[in-house]
Amino acid sequence: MSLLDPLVAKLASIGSLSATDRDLLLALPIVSRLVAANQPVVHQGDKPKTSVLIVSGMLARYQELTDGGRQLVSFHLTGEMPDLHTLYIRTMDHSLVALKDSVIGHVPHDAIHAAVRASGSLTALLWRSTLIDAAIFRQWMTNNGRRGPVAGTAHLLCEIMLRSRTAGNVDKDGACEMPFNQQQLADALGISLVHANRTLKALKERGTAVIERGRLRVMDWDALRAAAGFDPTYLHLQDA
Amino acid sequence: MSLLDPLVAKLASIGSLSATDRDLLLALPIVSRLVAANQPVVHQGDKPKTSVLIVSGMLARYQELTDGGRQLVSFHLTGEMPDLHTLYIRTMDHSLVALKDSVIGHVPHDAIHAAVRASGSLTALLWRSTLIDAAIFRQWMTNNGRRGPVAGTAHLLCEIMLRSRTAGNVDKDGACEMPFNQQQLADALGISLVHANRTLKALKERGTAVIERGRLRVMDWDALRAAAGFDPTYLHLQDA
DNA sequence: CGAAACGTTGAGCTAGTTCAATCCTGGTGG
DNA sequence: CCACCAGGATTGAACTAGCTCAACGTTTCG
Repeated sequence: MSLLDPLVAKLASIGSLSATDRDLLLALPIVSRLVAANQPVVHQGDKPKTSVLIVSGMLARYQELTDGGRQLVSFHLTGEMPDLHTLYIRTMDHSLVALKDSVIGHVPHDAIHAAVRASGSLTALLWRSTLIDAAIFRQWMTNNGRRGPVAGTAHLLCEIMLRSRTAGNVDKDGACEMPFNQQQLADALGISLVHANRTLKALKERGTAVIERGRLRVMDWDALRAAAGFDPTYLHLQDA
Repeated sequence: MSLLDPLVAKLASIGSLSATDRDLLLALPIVSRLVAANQPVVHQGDKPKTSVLIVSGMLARYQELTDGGRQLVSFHLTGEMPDLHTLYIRTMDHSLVALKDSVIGHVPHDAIHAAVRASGSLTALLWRSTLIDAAIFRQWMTNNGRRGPVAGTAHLLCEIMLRSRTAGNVDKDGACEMPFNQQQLADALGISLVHANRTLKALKERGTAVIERGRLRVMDWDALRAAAGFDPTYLHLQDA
């Protein structure tokens, strides 16, 4: 039992993790703390000397605009490191916030750098994880752009469900956690709060998917997938 | 004189490149070819065994939607490697196209892997370049989302100008290449062709910036920057 | 119970879309 | 050199998706 187990599991899910690399990971120093829902973790402009590991819970990243608007750019599940990129990019161009009560761990850059120096295969795996992040950004760009609000919403729901599934976070009645409020959902899709609400309502009424009490339940996966034009290739879960 | 010189220059512009690493780069095998404007280079679904280096010219990446719509997700200048990520992510989730007549080189993954194994500092620099790519994606997401069409367009123009400047591609009257047609610009911003046209017109009439004959000329940088809410931090040109 | 945060709904309005015509430019063949 | 053509740029006009504003309902939790 280590705080780092979720990281090991996450990396194993996107590629093959050797025993040596696993041990390197488990030897990383880590300091954990609790973060309450809606509390900031790292701020736009910061130059952190550690990277955050989500031990449990869910975080999101967002950019703050000059006019006060917000753009969510990603969400992150247990085992992920939302600001791994600060290893090679000093200053944060966005902020990190907890979507629900979470336990996070801080891992010093120095230690990660040492691990990376020690193992080429571990480097490859961590690099790969940042590349998958980028692939997700591209899809979100399309969610905000050409895909349009309805398909974009459906696409986001597909992604949440699939990523939760591979993280083993889907319960028996096919629901997974989704602690976004509708404002945050709107900020992730670049639409208004009211429109987000109406889009969700439409999906519910068509018997496709519902969000209730912070959980997403997909009632008709094929319909949701079709509405989204969802192709899971971009999550690159298989092709390591 | 090597086909790889632009790559050396590009990497030197985002971090410090040791003599050893430079020599590793210059020793990479590369096969070049000409690509005419609007010709495809790599296709969504491909599993390339090489990565593309832009020796000269300009390329763009885009996703094709089921309804025929397109989303541009990035553009790339001389010296960049638009599909470096295929090193660790097998299948392309988007396509690569030439925006103008270009010379590209194919560099085998094997050779890059070997170079990466040989030098930790080179690994860091290449990794960093993909992380900067991701930072740009985040901004484009915002361009397509919360920033809105006007500010989004201005932001894109700022980025093009600044990236061209650091690549040394700005001529004396302050103009740089921008071989997008208006449809492509619209596809990059998730707006209609007509609206893209009108937004450009407005920027021109306000004396901010013009695009003429495939070149972008910024007449009032401060005004453009203000309209965009542009903060160049995300390009991470200084903080290596 | 009461307060606060979040979700839902209606109504009017506007930014941005679609459709369709026209103009401009560079390139080609005669 | 000029007529012609194709791709791109520009414009107008009608339409509508999505926004804003504002009210009201619901859940959660101290």
